[in-house]
Amino acid sequence: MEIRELRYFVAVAEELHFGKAAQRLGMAQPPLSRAITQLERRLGIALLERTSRKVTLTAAGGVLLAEGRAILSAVTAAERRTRRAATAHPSLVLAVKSGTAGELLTKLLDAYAAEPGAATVELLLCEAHQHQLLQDGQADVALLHLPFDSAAGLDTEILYTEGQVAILPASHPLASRSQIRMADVTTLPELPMARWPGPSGSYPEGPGAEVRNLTQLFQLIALGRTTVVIPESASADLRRDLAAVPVLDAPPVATAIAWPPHSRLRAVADLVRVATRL
Amino acid sequence: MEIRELRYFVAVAEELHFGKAAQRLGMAQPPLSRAITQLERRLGIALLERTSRKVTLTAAGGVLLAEGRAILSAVTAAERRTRRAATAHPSLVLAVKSGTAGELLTKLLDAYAAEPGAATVELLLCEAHQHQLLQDGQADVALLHLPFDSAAGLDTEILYTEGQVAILPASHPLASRSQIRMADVTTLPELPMARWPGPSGSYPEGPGAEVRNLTQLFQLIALGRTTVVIPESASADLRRDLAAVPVLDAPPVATAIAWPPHSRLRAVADLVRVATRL
DNA sequence: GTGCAGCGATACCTGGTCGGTATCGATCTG
DNA sequence: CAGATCGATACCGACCAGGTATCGCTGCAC
Repeated sequence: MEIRELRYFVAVAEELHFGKAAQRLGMAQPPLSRAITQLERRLGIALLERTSRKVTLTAAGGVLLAEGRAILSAVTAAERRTRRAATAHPSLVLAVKSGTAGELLTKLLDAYAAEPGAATVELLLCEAHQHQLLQDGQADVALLHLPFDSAAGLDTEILYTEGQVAILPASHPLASRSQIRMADVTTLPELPMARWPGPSGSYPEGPGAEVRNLTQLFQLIALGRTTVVIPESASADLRRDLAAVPVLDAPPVATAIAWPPHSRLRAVADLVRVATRL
Repeated sequence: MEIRELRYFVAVAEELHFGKAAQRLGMAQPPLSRAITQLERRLGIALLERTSRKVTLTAAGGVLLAEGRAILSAVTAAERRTRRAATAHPSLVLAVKSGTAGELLTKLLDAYAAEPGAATVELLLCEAHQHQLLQDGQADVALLHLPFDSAAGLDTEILYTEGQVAILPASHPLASRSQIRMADVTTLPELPMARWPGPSGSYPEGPGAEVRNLTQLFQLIALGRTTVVIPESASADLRRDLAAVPVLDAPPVATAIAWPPHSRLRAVADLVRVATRL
């Protein structure tokens, strides 16, 4: 099985249409058809059921689609990392959600910079899905929030855990309470919970506002359009017109440092060691 | 970058000798040289330093070697899993170290078999390194012992934790103690700690005996040649001529269920759910 | 039911590339 | 300095990837 064949198969499996897949791949349809047929023949397995009107995945095809996606991103990751390792002074790319872990991040960067032989750390600020950045090699290490961010296939080390707070307009009746419960906020019909985009970039269904980052979120909360339950530390330096109320029964959130499992970079190992000692 | 090129590069990087690598790949040396050169040209990066007497890896080459190995095993895993998914009644392959988790395993298998729509579970008994079996697709799920077994790049769920015991000849002075410390056993000059093979199959340096499984190990302990500290549960049904003494300060061992992160198999999800409920 | 449009498969051609053999050039050994 | 070792280069034949033209099947419109 070759990368080329995998790329072709993934395209067809995602489009479920040979013509569109060929267009996406920048090639003509006939060689694509042939390549897929040949892949199936070599594996001795049907990956797609095709009529002249519809293409569907077989069970085996579904498995190969999942595995193939992982392999393709691993390949682009390998290229990126190899290329980066070839530069004179390879830097370390740390992915963090903007607005996250303010104090921890400062301490971590300071402590690591003091290490002998420390690499320069580039910060890759993102809205979410650091997971993908690690998988396809755009980042070397990431700070993420468990269990919200997926850590599938990553090595992690938990740095600390904290409770969660609800963010409400300062004028809201619940804002003056010293603590509340999940049920108190999730059942407010006038304040539906905000929705965040999934890994594909699309939003789940629901009544709440669609947001991408804390600034958007806080603005919408101030306008009385939505509310949210987030880790305590993300509510530091809150706007005057917002209030943070501890939510007793919200699941605790762990901030973890994560890296791809076969990373051999000395800088990653150093940074993780420093982080766990903080 | 194609799989073929990666396979070639990994072979050369491991052998550090074009001729031997070509032999291992079953091809002549010149096309191999050319393929590597071309890979380097396309990446725009030197992966190997070569004189006519010696081949060494560059930093970038080292990175690509690590990434490439992971990719190659992911590809063979993808083929195996796809092929397995194509069979009429795909079974679930569970990898366990022989002699491990006796009672837990029985309960797990029974509980899972009672699930509606349960797949048949094939047991893959191995000496160690279930990690590799999951990575290259020979197994779908595994039971492993943290922190001994590597769980890098796997999703895990901890089932339970337990203390460790030292296994000693029944006649040994320490055998009658109700508890001991690590220092007591690691410093016995006449009983050096047994050595287990690493992932490559080779043994670390040391004075202790080389063992592959519990049967071998227990025999050597009974003969007064070695000793070992292992999880409590592995000492159930111990031979008469051996004694198990709790080691107070040995790190606790967790038995976990592990699976590859992008596994979409329903059977894996079911088995994990059942396992965590035990 | 007939004609048409959409879609995947097939037939056939061309150029690139993969792998093989022969050989060169450099370097270490004795 | 002769010989051995090892990677690179030159050259050749076979194969295969990709392109165009076209076929055959299947819904659908009227």
